[in-house]
Amino acid sequence: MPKQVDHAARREEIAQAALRLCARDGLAGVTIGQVAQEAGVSKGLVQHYFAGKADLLRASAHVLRGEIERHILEAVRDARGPADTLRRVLLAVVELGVTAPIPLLAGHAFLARAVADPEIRDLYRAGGDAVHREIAALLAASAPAPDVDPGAEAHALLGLARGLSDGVLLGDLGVGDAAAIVDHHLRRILPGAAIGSDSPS
Amino acid sequence: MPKQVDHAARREEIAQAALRLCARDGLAGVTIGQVAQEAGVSKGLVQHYFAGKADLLRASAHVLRGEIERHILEAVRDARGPADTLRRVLLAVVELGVTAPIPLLAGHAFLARAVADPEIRDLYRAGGDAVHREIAALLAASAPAPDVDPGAEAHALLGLARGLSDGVLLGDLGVGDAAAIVDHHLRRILPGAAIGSDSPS
DNA sequence: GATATCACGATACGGTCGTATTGCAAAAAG
DNA sequence: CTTTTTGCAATACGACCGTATCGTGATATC
Repeated sequence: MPKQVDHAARREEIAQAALRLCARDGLAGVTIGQVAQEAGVSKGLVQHYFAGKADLLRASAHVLRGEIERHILEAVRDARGPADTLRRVLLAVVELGVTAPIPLLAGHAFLARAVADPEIRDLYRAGGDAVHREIAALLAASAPAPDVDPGAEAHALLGLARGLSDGVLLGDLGVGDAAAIVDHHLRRILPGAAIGSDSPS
Repeated sequence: MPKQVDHAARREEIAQAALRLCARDGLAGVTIGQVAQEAGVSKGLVQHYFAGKADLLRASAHVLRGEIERHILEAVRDARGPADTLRRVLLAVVELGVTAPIPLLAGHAFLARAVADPEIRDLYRAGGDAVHREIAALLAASAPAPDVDPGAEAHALLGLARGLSDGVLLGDLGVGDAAAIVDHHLRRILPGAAIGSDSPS
């Protein structure tokens, strides 16, 4: 057998380039030729690793999902308990607007496709559901106030974080402001937990 | 002078078709030819009313802004007071996911462009700021709880509504669930006001 | 009614799209 | 060293893109 390369790695590399174009020019800018140029490879190579444009976009969507998952997992790596973990997850989502605008924008680009494409839709919903379940579980484990319904509150918190991330992305509000808003809501929901700085002035 | 037509009306008509394509296929699907077909006119006519694709997209963005504004104004037409108005505004944003997915999706499509294009960015931010100021004013006029900062709370409510609208759009949660979440938060912020049904069971 | 002006359609053109096809260098297997 | 399989580049081709240009019919003015 001839020389061997890591197919999966190459595919992900190219898909990352596709996501970068996604973020810059929207889904419109994802072109075989442009992707090849962005990835620094030949147009033919992109063809070699992807059956077609649909395959490329599908793979990019999966890479995107992994990218966001990695980002969140990294944020909660050394959390100090369920309440702190919950806070870090929400802040990680909010801060996507400044620390990882590419996955955030690419996600928005794929959102439009998710309405029509069942596969993208399922992918999108599966990711959202996973975060939702995680938030609900963390919420239930964080000694919430008695009137808090973990499922509904998880939707509220995730919706809040996602909505704020757009504001942060466009500069409508700073990460500090957004973090303060998240912390404020967490303090109300989790009256017993210490949210944010250990010594809230 | 030859026959006269309402230029502004024709432009808006074509721009509406462009927004429809925006929502269906993302910003990628906005093509002079496709827009012409969607609007039921000839390709040359689109050229006649728009200097180019950039002009078309610019006009579409402005039409989109007006569309969302109209949608919200319609929702608050016969509100019964500041608290009810505030609730209707937020629910109108949330319900965009089901009652007006086209403006919502088109808005998402333009979000990516807003990062790079200053004009779209200003348009986007101006609209967001207007809604934010309105929400803050309604909040201040609705006898809020003493610990509520109208500016920050307006960001929170708007972020929450926008985040929930995406969930509603994809079917992650129903409008009823989203409305309940919004109402729940409003009841906490506005302890004295009657939120939602007149007789909360 | 002649005429200038505008709405609108049709066509043309260079460029880029996605995809198919071909050619070649490199390396493991014999 | 030969062979065979794979990685990858290059080119070709039809379709469609955005834009420019020209042609035509209708209408308000003179």
